[in-house]
Amino acid sequence: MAAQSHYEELARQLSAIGAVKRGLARILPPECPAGSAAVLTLLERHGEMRISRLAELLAVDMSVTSRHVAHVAQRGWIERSADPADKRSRILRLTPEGQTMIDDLGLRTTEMFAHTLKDWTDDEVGQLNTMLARLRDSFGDCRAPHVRGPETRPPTRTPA
Amino acid sequence: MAAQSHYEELARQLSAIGAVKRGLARILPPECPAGSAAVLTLLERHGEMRISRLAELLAVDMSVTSRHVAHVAQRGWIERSADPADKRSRILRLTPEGQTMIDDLGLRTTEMFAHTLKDWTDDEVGQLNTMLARLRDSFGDCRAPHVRGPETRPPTRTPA
DNA sequence: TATTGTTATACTCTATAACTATA
DNA sequence: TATAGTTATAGAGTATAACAATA
Repeated sequence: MAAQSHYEELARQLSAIGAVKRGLARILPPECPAGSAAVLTLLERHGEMRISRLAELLAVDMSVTSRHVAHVAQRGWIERSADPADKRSRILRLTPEGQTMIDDLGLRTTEMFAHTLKDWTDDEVGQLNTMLARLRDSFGDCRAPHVRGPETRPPTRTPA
Repeated sequence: MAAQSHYEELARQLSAIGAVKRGLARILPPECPAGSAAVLTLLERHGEMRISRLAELLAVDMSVTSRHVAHVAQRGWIERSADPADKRSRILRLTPEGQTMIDDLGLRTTEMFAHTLKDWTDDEVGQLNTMLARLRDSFGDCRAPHVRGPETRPPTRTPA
């Protein structure tokens, strides 16, 4: 349990971190905005999967994921093949063109970070990654549908 | 200088941290979305200031800041008084109603984090804050060319 | 001429709800 | 009935550019 001032500071930091994200988005190819890049990156890391699984990894709604997927599929970066186990689903898989785009993204990202984070050690970047992953995990427990046990969810309702 | 894999992992983490920000935004009052909350919080922390200064602290364009400010001013949370030193500018200042809203925001934020981050120590949250501040600072050097002018902007670091 | 701030416009990302096809 | 996915719609956040007032 941390002090209130640390919580409020964290809220501020998260609010302001958007500037870093936008800085990163600015170096992407115009054809491949951040949402598309995230789809490609996750498919490379985790291998072929369904939309629902991808939505889970992206931590956004499936409807949003569906649009991102349609965008990258239109450009030939992924292919959607039938899922023999469930005709409602399709399996998403990277194409060679998609892999080429990913390689390009990796080059741009690395160049950007190598310039802006040149005074960070390898270990420091690793620590930040670890903490961010833990932060996401802690929050995931709050939003995730594994509602086990009694209803403990706080009343976040607000009158429209 | 860190390894490329750490850079790509950081890009992924930043992409996914949006889910945490949205979780935080969900608990805000409908009248006070994230942009408004950021304006109020910065005015409380740094005291009265002009739009241009606020835009710098928010790390967004002045046009965006102008809209956020108009929103909070309409609701009476801040007041805009003439700047005697420059008639083009106005000085932004919190009102008592604005302070009341800030107090409410603080309560909601603390309750949220106390629930989701209950297994984080005070020190761990502080470390994350420090790293995020440093990350923003490293990126700020990239986008905002060192304007070490007469206004000597204090380091983006937080005054503890 | 340059700067401060405002407004109009457009784009990205997101969630909710309605819909279809299948389980 | 329930689930996987798509699409329509709405809303927040942002940037660029054109503009007004002042420096």
